[in-house]
Amino acid sequence: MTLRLYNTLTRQKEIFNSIETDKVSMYVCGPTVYNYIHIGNARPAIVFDTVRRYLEYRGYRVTYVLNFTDVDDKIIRAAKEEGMDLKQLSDRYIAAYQEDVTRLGVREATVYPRVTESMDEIITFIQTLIDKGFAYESEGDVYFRARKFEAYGKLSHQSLDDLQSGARVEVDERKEDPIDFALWKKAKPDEAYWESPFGHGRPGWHIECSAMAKEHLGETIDIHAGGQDLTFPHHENEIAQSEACNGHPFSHYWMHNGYINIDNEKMSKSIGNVVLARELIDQYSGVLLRFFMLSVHYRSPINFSHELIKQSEQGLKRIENTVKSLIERSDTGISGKVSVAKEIDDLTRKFEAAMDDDFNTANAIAVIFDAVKVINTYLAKQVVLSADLEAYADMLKRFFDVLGLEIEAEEELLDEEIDQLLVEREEARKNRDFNRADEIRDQLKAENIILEDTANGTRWRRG
RNA sequence: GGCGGUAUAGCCAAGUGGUAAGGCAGAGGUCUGCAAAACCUUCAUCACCGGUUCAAAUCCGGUUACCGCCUCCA
Repeated sequence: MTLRLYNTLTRQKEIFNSIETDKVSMYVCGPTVYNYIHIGNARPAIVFDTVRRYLEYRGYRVTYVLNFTDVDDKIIRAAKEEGMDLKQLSDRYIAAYQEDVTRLGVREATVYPRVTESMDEIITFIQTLIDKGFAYESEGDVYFRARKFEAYGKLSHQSLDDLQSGARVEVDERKEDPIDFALWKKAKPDEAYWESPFGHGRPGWHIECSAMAKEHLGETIDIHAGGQDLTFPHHENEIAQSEACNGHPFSHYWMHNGYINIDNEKMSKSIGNVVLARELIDQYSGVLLRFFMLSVHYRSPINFSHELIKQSEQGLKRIENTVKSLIERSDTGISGKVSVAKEIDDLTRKFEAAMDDDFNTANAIAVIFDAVKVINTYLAKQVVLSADLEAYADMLKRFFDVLGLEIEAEEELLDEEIDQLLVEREEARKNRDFNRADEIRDQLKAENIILEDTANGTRWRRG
């Protein structure tokens, strides 16, 4: 089986071949840290973490770089508003980011470069571009000479002329050409700045990723990823800078995730419908949010609403129930050799086929539901083998690990009062006092505890 | 204006040539003291028009609708 992924550069699914056998270098554009992340920021974090997990599942060693943009206009403004210096502010929101994505099941990156800690590399990078004639200084700024890079537009598949005719024409005397973009911006009075051969200032937005990718992953990387909106201009500009500077292809594969809408509307501050990731994680759970996002292919737009999340929740419960049953039944299994190897092979093959096809997590989740049905049917048998239960549990665990879904039957404790009611109900049922038994069941239901009477006794779960 | 995307059942969502995966909701049934959970059954001809083909949701042309990018917004 071969892994295929959609490459924005070529606009088609391609067979994945890494530069070095068994190794993958991956750069993901991270957040600008001036606020808590919203669910739109959460999507790429989840999606590309899943890509990374699957690559590792397939045996690759992945170097995963996620940058933090900790200098830019928004940060400067936010710092001023909150009365902090830049570092205080970005430290705070980087910590918040880590908290949020950890709860979403996102694993730690290999490196988290920050712009402020990569100044030397950035300055060297810009200097090289100037030396090669791809950049020029102008009144303390440095700009990239876009027209000199002939392949400009190859990622967004636009020609320079197309771009220009559609763009708002902003007259900027400092630029040779309106399409040129800033590599270095001169500091305004009383703004934080860094020293450079081009004067006091700070890096433009695009240059940081080129410089940091080079520093941590080399001149050519396997996968570069980010949100769809970054395709142009951000990634287009990164390509221009990196390839002009290094003289080789920057990244072999470019992956872009689709947007999230809120109640079918674009999420934006002006509409006032921005939903913070942490609010939703608190309200529902990280695993549900992740499950929800992965139930749609990463390149498709996804709509968010509480209604849809609740639909997803029902599905997730179905899976959780099976995991629980599997554990509960493990005491009753008899010994013997695994008898369900074929079922497990089939399901695993299907799961891998789904993921191999451009990380089709929607199909991978469908396979999990297939597995749930197979397992539930198996569990309905009078006699089950411990080895089978274990094999099924292991299989599910593998699937969950790839998707980053932490689905476990957590041992929850009930308070004594409720425990007592359960005991009392058992007694009542034994005595066929069903009125009392039902009364207790209703009472617990009001406390969101749902009882299920099974052949192996009564079990409970939160509704 | 340029580039691109989407349109599949009540809802969500897979599916790039061979007679529509999966989930939620609904209906009927089995199991159950009754429930719950689970299992079984049931629920679409794929926006519209035309074309290619033995065969199209899937390819081509056109129409309509919605959306994104071209504005340092994931």
